[in-house]
Amino acid sequence: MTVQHHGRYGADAVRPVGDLRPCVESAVTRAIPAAREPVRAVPEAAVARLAVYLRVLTLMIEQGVTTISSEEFAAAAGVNSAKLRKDLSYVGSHGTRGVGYDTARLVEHIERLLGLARHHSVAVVGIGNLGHALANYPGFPDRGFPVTALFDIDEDLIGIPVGGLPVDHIDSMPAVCLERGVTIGVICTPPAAAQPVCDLLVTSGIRCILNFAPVVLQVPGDVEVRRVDLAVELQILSFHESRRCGNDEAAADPVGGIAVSR
Amino acid sequence: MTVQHHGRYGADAVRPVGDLRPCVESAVTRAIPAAREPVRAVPEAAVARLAVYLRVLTLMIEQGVTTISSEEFAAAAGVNSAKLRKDLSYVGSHGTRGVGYDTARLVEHIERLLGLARHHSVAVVGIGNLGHALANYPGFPDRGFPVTALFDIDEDLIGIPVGGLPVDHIDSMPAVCLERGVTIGVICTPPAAAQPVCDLLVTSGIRCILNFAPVVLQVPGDVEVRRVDLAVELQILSFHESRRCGNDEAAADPVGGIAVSR
DNA sequence: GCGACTTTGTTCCTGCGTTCACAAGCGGCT
DNA sequence: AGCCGCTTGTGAACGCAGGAACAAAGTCGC
Repeated sequence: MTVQHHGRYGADAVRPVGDLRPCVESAVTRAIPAAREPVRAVPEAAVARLAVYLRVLTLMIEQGVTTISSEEFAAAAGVNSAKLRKDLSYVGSHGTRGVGYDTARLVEHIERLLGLARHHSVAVVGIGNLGHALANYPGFPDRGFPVTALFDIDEDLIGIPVGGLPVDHIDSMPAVCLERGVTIGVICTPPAAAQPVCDLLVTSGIRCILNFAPVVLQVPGDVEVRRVDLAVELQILSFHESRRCGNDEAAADPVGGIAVSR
Repeated sequence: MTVQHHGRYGADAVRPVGDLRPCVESAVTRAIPAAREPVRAVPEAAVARLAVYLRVLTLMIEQGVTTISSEEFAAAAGVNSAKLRKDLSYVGSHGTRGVGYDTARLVEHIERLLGLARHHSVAVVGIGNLGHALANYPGFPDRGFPVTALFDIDEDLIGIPVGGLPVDHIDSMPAVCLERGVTIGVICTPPAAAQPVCDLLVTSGIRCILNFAPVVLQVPGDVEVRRVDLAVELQILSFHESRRCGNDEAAADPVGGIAVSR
């Protein structure tokens, strides 16, 4: 993976995300006080998968599926069925034994867990090729993330509408973000500009950042950064490819001199 | 995280034993010829980080840094120094005690491990907004991944040059991929087209796929798929945001249907 | 040349995440 | 109504990855 999660870099970045105690609550005490769900600590990895499940579910609903078993669901999502059930248990037990899960209800609960009840406005910074594409990306608004601000430093771009939205100068970022209630910033600038832009986003009050620049950003502890490095993705594929077809690194070794006949 | 890796999800694996004896295989290193160097099992997570280290290293070299300690390096890469050293040990022990690592040599060895000695040609399928951006993305060729083929199904696009490369019709994919030695396919199509396109890539002999469509692809076991779902990234950020402030999925009572406080 | 300091490489340990397997629960069938 | 089979939910075991600490090793100063 590579979309690397390191909000607070270093240290325990992978700690379970939940805030409440790791509680093993006895099944008996669960008289279902509906107001207070027993929110267990949700592992980071599970959160990522839940988002995927959500996507798969909406596709299924479109196809008219109203109920699905964990086995089928797992196959569609490409995971183990036990893992899927455990992941779903983090959002609460909403399946029906002997039957499966109600797709519509499940969507509802996952969305709630992920905090999607509230729509998050997105600002895209750096309107180059990639920024352009993201500004027009239908998957963002379709899934509850309307793009409401575009920023660039290039004077020639200011005011030009991209995807129906005019580009603003980055100097106006604090004001514009506040005004439009932006909560997520997306960085699509060249590498050198990424850190300054990041700082600017932070001072604008943004605490969630999606970074496409191949740079490790330094941010305060309360800011969450996710990095998507496209070239890194390819490099990981490259690793597997070379592993698969025996193209081993030792054979190509000019230094170590152990030329291995493979 | 979301770039989901699931070519073969790790089966039974043996603990990476000490050092020198070969044939300790884990899910990652299996399927390699024997008779080799002490290539230890490299965890998937470590591969991803190594790619990041590579990027950080090249930046440092540009700045004239020739030697670096694990401590500084770790800070720049945003990881724990012990973890970094362990990761680097997977590529072999090339540091100098009391001094640190030689940046140039390190780059060389990491590139070898990742199989970057050989350049991988990339084909982009689906020349919409995102496909356009990726075809022009400088980070691909800069890091050893030249884009050598573009495909779309839209007749109006065929022949049009994008980033200096004319678009081909997907029907010609097998021939073109073979001719140009394409090893990696990138899917930027709408969701509905992703699976058919994926099948086409596989029959064209491509075994490494980077998928930007929000769909879980079904592929044969020997094909490696990595998924980058942009909306999922935002959803994960959304989760953390809602956790941080007002974590109110409990307040938004599922049953009672109490209005969510916005 | 020798000692001391610095930094690596590794080993051990702890903890999370995944998987297995089974009991509990629900619907359908007779 | 009661039984049977199916599916969920979870307790427990296992394997893997991360973190701390230490020993080997090499360099710099004297």
